[in-house]
Amino acid sequence: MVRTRLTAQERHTQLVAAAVTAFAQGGYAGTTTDQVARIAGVSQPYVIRIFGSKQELFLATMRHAGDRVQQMWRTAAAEDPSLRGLGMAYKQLLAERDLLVVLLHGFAAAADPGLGDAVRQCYGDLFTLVRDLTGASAEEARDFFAAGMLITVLGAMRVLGPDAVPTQPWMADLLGALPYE
Amino acid sequence: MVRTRLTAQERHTQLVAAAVTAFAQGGYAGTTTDQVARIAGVSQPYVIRIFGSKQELFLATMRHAGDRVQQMWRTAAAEDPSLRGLGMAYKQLLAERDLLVVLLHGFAAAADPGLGDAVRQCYGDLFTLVRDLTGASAEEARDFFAAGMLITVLGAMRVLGPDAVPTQPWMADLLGALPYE
DNA sequence: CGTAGTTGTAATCGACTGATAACTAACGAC
DNA sequence: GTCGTTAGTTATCAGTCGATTACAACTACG
Repeated sequence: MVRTRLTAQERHTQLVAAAVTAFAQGGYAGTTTDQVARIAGVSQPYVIRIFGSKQELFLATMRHAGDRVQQMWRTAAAEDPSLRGLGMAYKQLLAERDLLVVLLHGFAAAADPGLGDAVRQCYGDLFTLVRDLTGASAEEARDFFAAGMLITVLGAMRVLGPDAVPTQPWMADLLGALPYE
Repeated sequence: MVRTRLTAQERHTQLVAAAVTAFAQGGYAGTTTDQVARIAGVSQPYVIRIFGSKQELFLATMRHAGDRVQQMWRTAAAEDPSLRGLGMAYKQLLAERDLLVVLLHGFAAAADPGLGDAVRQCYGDLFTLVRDLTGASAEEARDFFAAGMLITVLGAMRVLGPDAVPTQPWMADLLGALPYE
């Protein structure tokens, strides 16, 4: 048996990574804890024991995605603290599209009372960070987040990012006009 | 018994309306056909018999939401065929927030093979319509849809629209800067 | 060694869910 | 009125899912 045991900490990290993949595909309600467990190669009850509940697993997954975006923006701002710099960084995140799609699923699931507050908090943190890093006005930040939401939704629709669906006529117009090139 | 029977056509329409409410809250996977049935005041098996499957019910619901947005835009364009006119019409749709949230849930669920094509089709139809109605350039249309996605996501997060959550510090900045006032 | 703590699994449960089938009741044409 | 058609229900099922429990295996340490 080459397989060695991991510490709970390592397993936690690995499970969150697996959850990003799983939740990006099916959303909160449409993903089972067993799917996450299979991706990580552990049993389903163990996932529950580490996170306590499916909801906590999802929250941890969303927090991780938000943290990754924050980290990306901080790094980008160190070189180019403009909205354009952060925008290019966000488009690079399409390479890890699942992260963005998990965030979108979280936003869409904000009606769930157990998730709403955490979701709004996550979004607020991102908004505040962008303004802090760039000093952008409210209007500039609004346009920045609008473009970000468009990119995110197009990613979720499999129109942008890895394994994008074959281009349809209207898409070419929209994609050719995307900002932050 | 005051209750009279409806034609299948009338019931279909009524069920789609109920489904908009239900799916807006829980999304595709997170909503049961029984919840839809209860809102409409019929039995769950009858919902299945009318639509054939839960997936068909959701598709009909998304098509209805898309049609409603199209109708709103056509009406607005008759008076003011500019992006500003359509944008104000879209913000008015926040009064029927569930419609927009259902669309967002559809976009997020595009990874489902049974939904993806329909979702992209719906989005493409909206994009094409806006360009046809307004004659906007690809860049203008891109900004328009970006703003629309922001409004939709904020609506789903219960930050905009009816029964919006109490304002938090960052929100005021973002909401005060929304376009199409 | 042995034993205590930690990692991990198998078994299982109760609740839920979409769908099917069989049945009932209202409506309309003749 | 009676009879075919359509609207709608009750009963039920087979599968799924999150969670609990009890147990097993590995590891560190004295």
